[in-house]
Amino acid sequence: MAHEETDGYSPSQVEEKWQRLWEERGTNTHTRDELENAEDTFYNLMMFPYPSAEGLHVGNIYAFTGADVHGRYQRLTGKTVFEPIGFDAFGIHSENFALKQGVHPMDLIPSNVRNFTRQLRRVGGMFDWRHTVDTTDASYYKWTQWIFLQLFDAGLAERKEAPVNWCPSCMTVLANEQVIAGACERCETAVEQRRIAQWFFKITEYTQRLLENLEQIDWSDSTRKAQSNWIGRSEGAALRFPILGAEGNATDGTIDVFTTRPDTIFGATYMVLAPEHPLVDQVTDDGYAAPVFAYREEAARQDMVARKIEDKTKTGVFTGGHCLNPATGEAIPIWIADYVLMEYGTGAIMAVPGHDERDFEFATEFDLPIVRVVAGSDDDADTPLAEAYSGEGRLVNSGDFDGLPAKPDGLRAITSWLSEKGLGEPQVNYRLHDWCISRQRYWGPPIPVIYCETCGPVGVPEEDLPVVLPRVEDFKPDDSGISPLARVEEWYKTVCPQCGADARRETDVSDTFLDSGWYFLRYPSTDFDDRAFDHDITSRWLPVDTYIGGNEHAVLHLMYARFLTMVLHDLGKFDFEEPFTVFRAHGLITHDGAKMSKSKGNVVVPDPIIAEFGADTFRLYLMFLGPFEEGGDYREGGIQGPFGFLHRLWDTVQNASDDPADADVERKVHQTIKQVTEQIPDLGYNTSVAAMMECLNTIRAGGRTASRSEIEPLVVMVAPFAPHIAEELWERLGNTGSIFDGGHWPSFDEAKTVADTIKVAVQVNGKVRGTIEVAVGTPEADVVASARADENVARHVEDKTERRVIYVEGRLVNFVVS
RNA sequence: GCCGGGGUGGCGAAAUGGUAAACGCAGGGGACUUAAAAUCCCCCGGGCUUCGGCCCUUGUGGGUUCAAAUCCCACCCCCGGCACCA
Repeated sequence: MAHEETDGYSPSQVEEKWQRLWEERGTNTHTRDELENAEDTFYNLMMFPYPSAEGLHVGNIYAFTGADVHGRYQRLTGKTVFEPIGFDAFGIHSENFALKQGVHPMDLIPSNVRNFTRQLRRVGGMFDWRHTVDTTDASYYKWTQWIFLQLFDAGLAERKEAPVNWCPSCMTVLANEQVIAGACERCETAVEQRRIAQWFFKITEYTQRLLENLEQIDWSDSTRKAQSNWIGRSEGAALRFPILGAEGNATDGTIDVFTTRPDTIFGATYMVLAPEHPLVDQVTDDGYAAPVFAYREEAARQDMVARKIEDKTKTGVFTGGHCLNPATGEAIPIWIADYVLMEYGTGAIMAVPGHDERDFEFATEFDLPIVRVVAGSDDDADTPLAEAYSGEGRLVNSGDFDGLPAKPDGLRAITSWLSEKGLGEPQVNYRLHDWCISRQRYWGPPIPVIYCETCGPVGVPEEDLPVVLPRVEDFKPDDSGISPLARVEEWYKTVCPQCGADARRETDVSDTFLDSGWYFLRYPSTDFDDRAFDHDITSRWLPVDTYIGGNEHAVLHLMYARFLTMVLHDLGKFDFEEPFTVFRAHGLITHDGAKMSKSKGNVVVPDPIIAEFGADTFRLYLMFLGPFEEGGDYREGGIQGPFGFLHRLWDTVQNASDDPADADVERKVHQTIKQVTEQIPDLGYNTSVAAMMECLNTIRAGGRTASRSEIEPLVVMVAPFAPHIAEELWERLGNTGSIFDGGHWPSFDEAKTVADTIKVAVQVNGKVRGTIEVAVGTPEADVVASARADENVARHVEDKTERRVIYVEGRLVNFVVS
């Protein structure tokens, strides 16, 4: 049922009319010429959606509307706003869906894109449909491949065999980021370990810059913090422990470890190697070989699965070998255990059970010695440890270093002592690892590399791009670890671009995060088919002014986009190195307290709501529901508020007079303009809407008729939230052209926001006992005098001694009595 | 365990040191109407009241201040993310 004829305001009629006019007039789109010559530009970006078969849900609309309000506001202030949208349509989501439904992704994606486009138009987003992007279109992925080649030529793409996470259900390699607690993030199947030759981008060469730049960019704190944690810088030392021979004699070999606590080296009572550590063979004594190799095999099989799950009791095996603890001069046993991970540090640790929780647990399990080397304030050297102590304290049982404060001084002293002996040096370590971009899948852009027996891997020459993804009916991955494209001989057989010999194409495709890692560079340049991005247009429009998106992409997408931008900057493609000047994370819309998901059956579909109330009401409602950066729980019913508000606004404009504005009403209008103007740029949407409602209530109080000059500013302020009705009312107020053209955002006069008189609260001992009204500018003494004269105040003050009077101008008087 | 965000009426929330609960939903009463919708007005945290007011109330317990939802200390609970990172 649609609320059509109410009061003459028909949302569907108004919205159809303006969506049609926007399209006919090109209100929201820019020509190439306009982009090339625009002044006062504002690039308003939001995260482009993955076009699922289900269509947009309320969570998507929430995010896009919040970003659209921001863009429309910027435009109303007179800026030239570029607000593009596109489709992130490659990847495992589409491929899995296609496999399940038996529809080829090449057929599925276009129909999903059409549906998304329809929905996005219907909600009234200010999207530039002339500059849209679809990552699966060869005209886009041609340039994704070109980006790969830029890194390849710069030596930043490297092919190496590496242990990778293998999902036996999805039959593909997963990035570490896609592994949640040892399981595939998509299907929750336990992940195995495999070794495959793959392409990596050397993001680790940019670690320090990615970290340092975080200080300079205006991003949500939570997002910056997440990035910084992900990079995971830790300061410590690289130490070398000499390996002892069978008779306890010194050998040439050392076990290298990374530790953040070199100050605790006197407490290192054993060593642990990761099971796959290359030195395992060398240090293992013959008598221990059988259990050691059995353990190693077991670990390899279950590797990423059980290894990263907490609360698992520690397991491990003694190798029979020993190292020298260079600090104590004692021989200490070498173990292998799966709690030490090959991919972090050196894959080996010095175990200090007294002061590391994990080592303590392991030592307790296997009866290894636990030595205290740090004493807290209440302890001495001999107090036994009931658990690992990692707090502050002074060194004990540490030879000449006893008594030094453990962390700052002892750490420095011991590190330089070891350094002088040639046994170590300070080192910084990072958690971040190189970005594996190979996917043994079908639905992605082929990696543009050709393997030649004599020339090795050769990049596809730029003039041969794109390497088109062929239509393959059987694209189901199998567990051979090889991409479905490896079954298409006529596709992969080719000749070497360098020597002309028979050669073979790379049959892996690239990670979806590569598609989405540069799309914002493409948008303004989609008019060019001979370059990824035009230099002049890029310089004019980028970096992005505001990027709004979900915090679920805080680490991966945003990190990769920053990395690619830095690389392209270093290659001289443009002169900025951070792509997003401002990033704001929007909150999450939940329903019945949980994230919307198909499996939980709590997805809210926007289309019927829009059909009933209109896009304007729906947008207003979503923005009014709570703070945009915090999100909120979707609930039915509340939509009546915004719906009624738009009806009253409509009604007020229809009946508006040409009378001069009322002074009190005008003050309210100026106060509202001030408040909304201050709050909208900070995404304070819910309070802005509340202020506008309050303003309309004042304008209509007692059923009075508004004057045009009172109501017109309100129509403009509503426009970012409810653009269709705003256009219509703007026109009905006698204006021509779009409300969004010409910078019509109202300005306020500070002087007109204040009244002649103000209300002052009167407190006695901090409790409010009355309020008085005084003229603005009344001297303090007079205000205090009238406060004292208030009947109720006088009752509380009499018979008491006045100790102090606090006066806060324009706010309150507080009598302190006793 | 670590990092981030929260905890305020029946509900979504507002207030970031100065009159707690703005704005809205739901609920109750009234005006207009043949009727309904829409619109407008009034009430709406709890308790007491001689109807003037008084007392209590922002997860819990302490503290700072003339004054605390807001700042400090300790703790409890909820949501999101990361997690054997040495």
